[in-house]
Amino acid sequence: MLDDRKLEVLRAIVEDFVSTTEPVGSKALAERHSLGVSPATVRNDMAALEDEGFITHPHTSAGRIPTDKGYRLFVDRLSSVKPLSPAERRAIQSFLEGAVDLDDVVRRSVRLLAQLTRQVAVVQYPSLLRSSVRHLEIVHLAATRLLLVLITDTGRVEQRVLELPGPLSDDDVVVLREVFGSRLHGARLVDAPGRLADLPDAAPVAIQPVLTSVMAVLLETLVDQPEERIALGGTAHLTRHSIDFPHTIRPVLEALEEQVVLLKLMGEVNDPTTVHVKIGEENNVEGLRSTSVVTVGYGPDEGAYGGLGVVGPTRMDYAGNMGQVRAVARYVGELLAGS
Amino acid sequence: MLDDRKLEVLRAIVEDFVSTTEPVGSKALAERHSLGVSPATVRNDMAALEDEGFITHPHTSAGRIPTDKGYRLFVDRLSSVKPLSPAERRAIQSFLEGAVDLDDVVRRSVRLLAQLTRQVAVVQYPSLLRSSVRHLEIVHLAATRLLLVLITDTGRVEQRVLELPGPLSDDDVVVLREVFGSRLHGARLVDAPGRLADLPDAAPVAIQPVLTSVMAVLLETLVDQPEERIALGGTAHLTRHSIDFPHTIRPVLEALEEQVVLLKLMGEVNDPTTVHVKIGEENNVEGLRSTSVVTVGYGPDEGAYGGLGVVGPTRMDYAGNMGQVRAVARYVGELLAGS
DNA sequence: CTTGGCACTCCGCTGCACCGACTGCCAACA
DNA sequence: TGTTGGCAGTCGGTGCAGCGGAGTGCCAAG
Repeated sequence: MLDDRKLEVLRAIVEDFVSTTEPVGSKALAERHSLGVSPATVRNDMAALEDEGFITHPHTSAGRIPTDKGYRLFVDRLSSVKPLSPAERRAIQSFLEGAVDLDDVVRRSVRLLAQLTRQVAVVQYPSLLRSSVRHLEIVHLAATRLLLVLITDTGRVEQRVLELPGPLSDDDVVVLREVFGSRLHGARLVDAPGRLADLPDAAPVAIQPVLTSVMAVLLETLVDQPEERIALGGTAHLTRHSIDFPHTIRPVLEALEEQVVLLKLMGEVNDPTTVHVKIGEENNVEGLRSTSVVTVGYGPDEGAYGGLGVVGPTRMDYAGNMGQVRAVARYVGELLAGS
Repeated sequence: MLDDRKLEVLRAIVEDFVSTTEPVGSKALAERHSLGVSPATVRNDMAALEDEGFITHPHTSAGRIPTDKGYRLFVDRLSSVKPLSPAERRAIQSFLEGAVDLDDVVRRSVRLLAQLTRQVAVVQYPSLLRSSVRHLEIVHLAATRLLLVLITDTGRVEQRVLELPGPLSDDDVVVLREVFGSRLHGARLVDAPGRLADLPDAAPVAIQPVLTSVMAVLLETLVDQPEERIALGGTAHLTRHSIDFPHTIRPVLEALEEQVVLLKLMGEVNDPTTVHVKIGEENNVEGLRSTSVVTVGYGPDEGAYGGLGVVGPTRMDYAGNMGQVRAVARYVGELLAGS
């Protein structure tokens, strides 16, 4: 049904359309790519590809453009992730080195990714659940007020102010600090509930109430409802070609402003080795139906700290962007593991 | 030169154009607003206003639209900040209550502001320099590695990892913590250098080297190059009316992605009482020349923690937006002062 | 100073013809 | 059976002319 030459024609159509932003016709295609056949033959192949739903044409007298299905086939079978140029590698390195803290790393990554890919860039902060406790600090702000500060190995800092039912002495706070510190230090956050389970019983009766409320706050903020954060950049790239979003980029911008949407995009990355691509209608998010999303996890081999990626028109350079996204993810992963 | 009726005509033009997005003609204007004069008279006034540069018309057969200068006059003399509706007050309150930490406050404020004004919203995090030290924690990560964590009264948390020239004992760290803690606790960050000035001499000789490097890092990150942060939201509003940005919103989006630009916008707010308005060409930033910016400080009476505001087309509802921006700033100021 | 009237300007829309790009189909050919 | 050249047909884009409408500027009268 789809012999090699037809696939070759599809590849040529995708590549030409991606680079020229114009529907590609049989003649131009036969000339530019050395297919060794005449335009007429290409036309026959095109008709077949169109029957199968891989390409379409906006109107009768226009050339062909790939459909979502066509891009899908292209990504799955006709292209391979493009390695980075030395210049790009250098750019990544010099861009990311010198970051002073996690915020800085994330901000720089977003910017870098947007610049490299010329698309909208999305970077998720390392998920709390996948991090472990580097330090837990309990500050005695006032008699009935505590400040909890948690710092993870990936550099995230979470803080909560906590109103207590009754006053507490400084000594009590020292005990609290000791108790929680010893149990949680170095622990992965997912393991926190287990580590703390027997705590209320094991502690001195005097501080049991306050200990329980501290525990409650900790578990809630860190495990039950861990705060996910995401940074976004490069939205100006959406305006590059009006052909990509003919009417307006509004729905895209609106979708990208929703934290929930971005989390959903990043939610599906679980391992840092595979690059995921969602094309057009494959996106379940209304508003991103005319975009493609390239994501990958970053972090140590076993599992990902979080995800990062780009959002752009379906007419994007998949091979290149996949390579760039993957490369940035690797650097970021190393950076965070080594700090 | 500009009698009261001419000013009234200008006001009517601004109000009509802002609400209808269409150039307004003499006839429509004389009908809609009860000026008590005929269209012909209005035409004469319009001609005068145009001579003075307050209005212009896109082409001969079109109605008039205000110039930047016209908007400026309108803002300075013809309008007053509009108080909020009860519904808006309720929205602010319910939107901001329940914020768990500073990040949450800022994120919610941006969203709220964007939603209320239907413009792009910008919120600056409380500036470090204007905050004071709530807590300084020194964590002994490894023999030659320290983690400094500073928490301000406004809820900002800054952290830095510090490599030491030589190993340090836990006891030394306790001393460090005590020394810095006692000197800085409650101090305003601008006063930090003064409070620490004699420190190297006063401390035990053994920890002097490490103390100096800690001091250096502290002063650099907190006073010399304090990190300013800014949150942005509501960019989708830029796409609302194509008349506002006829060609493309690209330069606007690009400008708004620049941290430096946003800081510049917020940089001029010093007191939390006055609402500032920059109109069109008044903006020194290339790319924002076709927008207006409404900003105000937030924070305690004496001075501002930081600034917040909105960016929109020059054709914006100045009275309303100024009121909304001011109201949000007040709530945010209270919220941060009380935490 | 205000007003009504009137000529004028110019945008935006519509219809039309034309060009060009591309397709689809068919008959011929290897 | 697959490939090729030829040719008719389709349709968008462009340029042009005509026209209706909105709005102005000016002038003379009140």
